[in-house]
Amino acid sequence: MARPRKFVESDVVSSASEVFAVHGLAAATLDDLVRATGLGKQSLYNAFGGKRELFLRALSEDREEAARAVSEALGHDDASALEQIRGHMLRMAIEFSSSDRRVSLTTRALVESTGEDDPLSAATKAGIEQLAGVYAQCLEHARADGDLPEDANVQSLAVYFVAVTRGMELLGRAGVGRGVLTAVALDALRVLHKPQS
Amino acid sequence: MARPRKFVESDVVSSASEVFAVHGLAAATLDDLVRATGLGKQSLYNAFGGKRELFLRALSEDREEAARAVSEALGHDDASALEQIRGHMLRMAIEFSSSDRRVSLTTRALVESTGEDDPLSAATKAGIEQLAGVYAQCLEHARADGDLPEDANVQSLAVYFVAVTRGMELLGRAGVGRGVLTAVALDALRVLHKPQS
DNA sequence: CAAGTTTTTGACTAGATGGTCAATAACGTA
DNA sequence: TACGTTATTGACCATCTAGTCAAAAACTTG
Repeated sequence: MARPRKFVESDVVSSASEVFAVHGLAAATLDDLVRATGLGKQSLYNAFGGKRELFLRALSEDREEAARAVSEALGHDDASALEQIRGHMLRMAIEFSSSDRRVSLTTRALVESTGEDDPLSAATKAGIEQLAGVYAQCLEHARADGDLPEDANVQSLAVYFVAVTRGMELLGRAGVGRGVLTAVALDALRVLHKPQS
Repeated sequence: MARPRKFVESDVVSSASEVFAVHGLAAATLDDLVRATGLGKQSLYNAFGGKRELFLRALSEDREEAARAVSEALGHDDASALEQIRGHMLRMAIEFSSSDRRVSLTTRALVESTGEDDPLSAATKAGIEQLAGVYAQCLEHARADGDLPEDANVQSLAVYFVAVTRGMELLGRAGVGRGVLTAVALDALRVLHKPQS
């Protein structure tokens, strides 16, 4: 009944994500997006609405995927919750010490949002809460297993892990190497050690 | 012998810092800078050279000041090194939960630097090392006082604290409140607890 | 007070940017 | 095969950008 699209939306979004992750929202030009996605300007506008909207779309997809990945990594049952989170942190150390110029869209949005009422702000806040939720769930398991100190506050610990990983991302970006980042991750995990009695 | 300047360089730099902290490097326009500093465009160019150069200048001043502030806070002798760092982290929690839109220039540079060879990259790396150095010194004291676990690695712990504070900054920006941020800071400090024997 | 030097001022420019328009192409359906 | 609908294309535009130029202003010193 009408001319069909030549592109798959999710492919376009993921190409755009790449551009945004490397350049950021402000510094990415429409031309970069056009080149990366292969679409014409107008097609981009028809399908998404504009640069910001496209970013928002990429952000939410990115955030969804990140949460799913973490959740999956933390949800396997072949190891204790404590071991899961340990493995996760070490994986993050490696991922963040890769030398590409990518910065997660959540971090980009955080830094580039212009105000409390900016849609970016809401999206990032939601992203952080989502991520913290995943951590909290895992930590809850660990607590149930008796692997956490009695006085541990699962909620704030979850946020703590979000903070540490964000910090590690920044450090990785700054050129801190894998060895140091791994040591940092291990340090961060000490928080979970039960005081030996 | 020649027409004197109407401005004080350090004032201009600090006005510019404010602009950059709020908008970022890419998003800050020359016009913003002109308005904030009160100088004409050409005067800015005469004195500093351009937007990037001005940012670089602001960055190094900001970094110097941050390091000095932390160093000072951690250097007082009326409390143990461990108590100092505890106080410092709690102060950070409060600072980062303030609702202004500022982001430290170091973080901005980190995120906006375009490549390994970008001068911004070198500056941020130096900044992080400087900060880590300050933490390391304090932790060394704590170790000497016997307040740290035997197996504590002062170097990586120092970097760990840089990571945590950067992460807290991002979280604060995302709207995480003072209470939660304080809890995160306290969690972060658990790393320093000696296993009770 | 005049010369010399540097700052300031404000008009100017070349290029890039996000975004739009109108014509055309491609498909399903009747 | 003709029609209606939607996608694509590429030219177009107003605006904003960082950065420049040349003339005027302000100060010190001789």
